[in-house]
Amino acid sequence: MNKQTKKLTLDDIGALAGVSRATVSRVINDYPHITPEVRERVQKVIVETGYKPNKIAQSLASNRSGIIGLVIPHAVQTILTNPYFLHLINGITQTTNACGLNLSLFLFHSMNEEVQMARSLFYTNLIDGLIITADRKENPFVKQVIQHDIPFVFVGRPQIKVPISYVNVANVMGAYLAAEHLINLGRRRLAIIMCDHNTAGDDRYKGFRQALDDYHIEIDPQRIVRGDFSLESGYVAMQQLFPTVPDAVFAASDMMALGAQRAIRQAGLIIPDDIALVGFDDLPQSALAEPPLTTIRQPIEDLGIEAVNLLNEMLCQKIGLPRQIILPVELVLRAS
Amino acid sequence: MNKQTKKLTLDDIGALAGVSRATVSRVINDYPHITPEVRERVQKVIVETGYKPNKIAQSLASNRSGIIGLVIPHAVQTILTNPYFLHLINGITQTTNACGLNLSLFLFHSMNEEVQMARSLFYTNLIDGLIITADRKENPFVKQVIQHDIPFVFVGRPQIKVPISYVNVANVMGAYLAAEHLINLGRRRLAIIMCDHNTAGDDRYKGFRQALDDYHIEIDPQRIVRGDFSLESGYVAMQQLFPTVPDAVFAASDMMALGAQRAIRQAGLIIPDDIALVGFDDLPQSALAEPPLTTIRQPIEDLGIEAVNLLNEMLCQKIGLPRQIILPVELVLRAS
DNA sequence: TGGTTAATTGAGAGCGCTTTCAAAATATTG
DNA sequence: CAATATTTTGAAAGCGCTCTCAATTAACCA
Repeated sequence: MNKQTKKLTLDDIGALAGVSRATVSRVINDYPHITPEVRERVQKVIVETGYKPNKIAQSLASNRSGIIGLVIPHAVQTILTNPYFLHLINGITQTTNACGLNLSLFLFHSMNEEVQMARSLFYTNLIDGLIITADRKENPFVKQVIQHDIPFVFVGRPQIKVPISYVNVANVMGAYLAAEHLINLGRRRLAIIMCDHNTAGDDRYKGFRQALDDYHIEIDPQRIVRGDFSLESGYVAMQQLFPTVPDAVFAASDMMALGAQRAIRQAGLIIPDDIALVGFDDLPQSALAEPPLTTIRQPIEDLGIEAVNLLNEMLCQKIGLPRQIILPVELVLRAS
Repeated sequence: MNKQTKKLTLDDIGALAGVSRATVSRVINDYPHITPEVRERVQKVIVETGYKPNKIAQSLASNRSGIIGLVIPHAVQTILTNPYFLHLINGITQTTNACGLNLSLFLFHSMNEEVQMARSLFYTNLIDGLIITADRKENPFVKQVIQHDIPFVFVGRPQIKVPISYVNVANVMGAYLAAEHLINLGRRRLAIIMCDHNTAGDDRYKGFRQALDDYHIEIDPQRIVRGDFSLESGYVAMQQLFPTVPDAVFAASDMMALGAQRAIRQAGLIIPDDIALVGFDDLPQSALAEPPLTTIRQPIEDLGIEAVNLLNEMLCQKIGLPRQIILPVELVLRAS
């Protein structure tokens, strides 16, 4: 409130309120056993002086920094054009702000940096817990983190056998919905642009196949092609698909769907008349595409929210066993 | 290296190396006057034990946390689909990683949150310095931060009279280049989709006008319309422009240019034959647009890099007076 | 070789907070 | 009302590090 000439300390506040430093600490931390009259007096001084406790000192004494780290491994480069992270960060910060946590960002630009910085993450006591984006299947960071006793939550399902905590979206179900939608449209020459770099890609492929099985539809192996979630890869993948004359394509990501869309348009074909197209993600640009892209919406911000909440519970010891949270997805019908 | 059963402290290392805690601290912090033999012995122990100093304790003792904050005021919501921030963050983390700083993210979701959290930013000793994105002209955070003695650097030019440190791109020059390009193309019925919500918009408008003046070209006031940097606003703005029959449009942001592009296409006009279009930003999607968008490229990552470097210098007291860094932009010729 | 000066090291006092432990104050009971 | 149980408070010991200051040791010169 008032401009402070000098940094105030607990002792200063105590002196002003006529109590000991310990008592001030207690009212700040909402301890139960304090005379209401004393509590009030101390609080008055705190407000009047505009005192704010030194977080670093609090951290040292309590062995808890209140800082959690968001780790984005070095695959970022490929992902830099993807608003996914902005939404995730948005959800995360919303929640950290609400529960008084601080968010520190760990973005690695090389394998080397990843290894280097990991050590300082685990050992320096700066960070209470970690939210880690499970981008690739082969993520060395995954192995590192589970060997230490720092609490962590993955966003996305990592590729490991041991049970750990993560939040994820219903990828299998989403892909199932996509395929089912195409089938219900009467299409029978289904194709998929998949991606096997990450578990999300695997799960989406699985859901797609499941739907085909359930509806007793065969898929020509030629109609299964691969991309890497990028627009360019979707474009290229679609080229490979043309000779197989598909009448419906499911792309495991919106970016790939957008790439495919471009290839289809350039081939002089009409969406959805000649080829129906379904993506996965529901990025903002998908709604703006021409024609607007039918896709599977995943609640990215909720992913962030749930991740922080889960981690926070772990930090407060409220939770013992690893827990998995799967968020629902939905089919967004548009013109493709 | 080895799995630590218990957290090691400076004293432990000292005991193992047969020196005092102070000496260990000195070798960790690269102090000059230490016998090579002692330094080596201590370093050996550090490596063998895998000791990492407790950053919180270091911070408390040195009154320096090594954490800098990136503040993104609450206008973000409108900007969340904009990869600008991803690039900025990329540049920033690249540099913080390199110079051993930690990056903490402060993303506000409401005016209220902004005010609330500002206090804890300034007073809790957690953060050494701030990088602030100057999004809007009326940013209350700006006033708050300059009233405190926390070091800060703005990204983008804030709207205030007092001299402060910031990094920015040559907006005026960029817009000048854009207009000049259109003029050199032989166009004379120039129009602009501007934005007066932020200083970047102001500066770009200024550069545009400057070019018109220099080339003695009149502009019909009807051909000056406003948007808010979003695709939708560019689309709407372009509609307003059609009656004035422009043969060239400069949009103050790529997103608006993309919106305008859509409007032009839907009006059945050809880019660039009927209307030439130039944007500003060089977003990834601009290169992928159809036709690919001619635009002004701004080095967003460099903005982040320079911001961190500047702030770091301020933190190390290497710098006294506020400094401004203006990064160059370039015209990217594409098909529009 | 004794006397100076400079380089190297250790002791110890904090940094501002939390938290235990015991003392003081208050409430409860027979 | 004395004796006991219960709250409320303060003293003080850390948390793990930095950094000053003084002591020790090595280096230098006449």
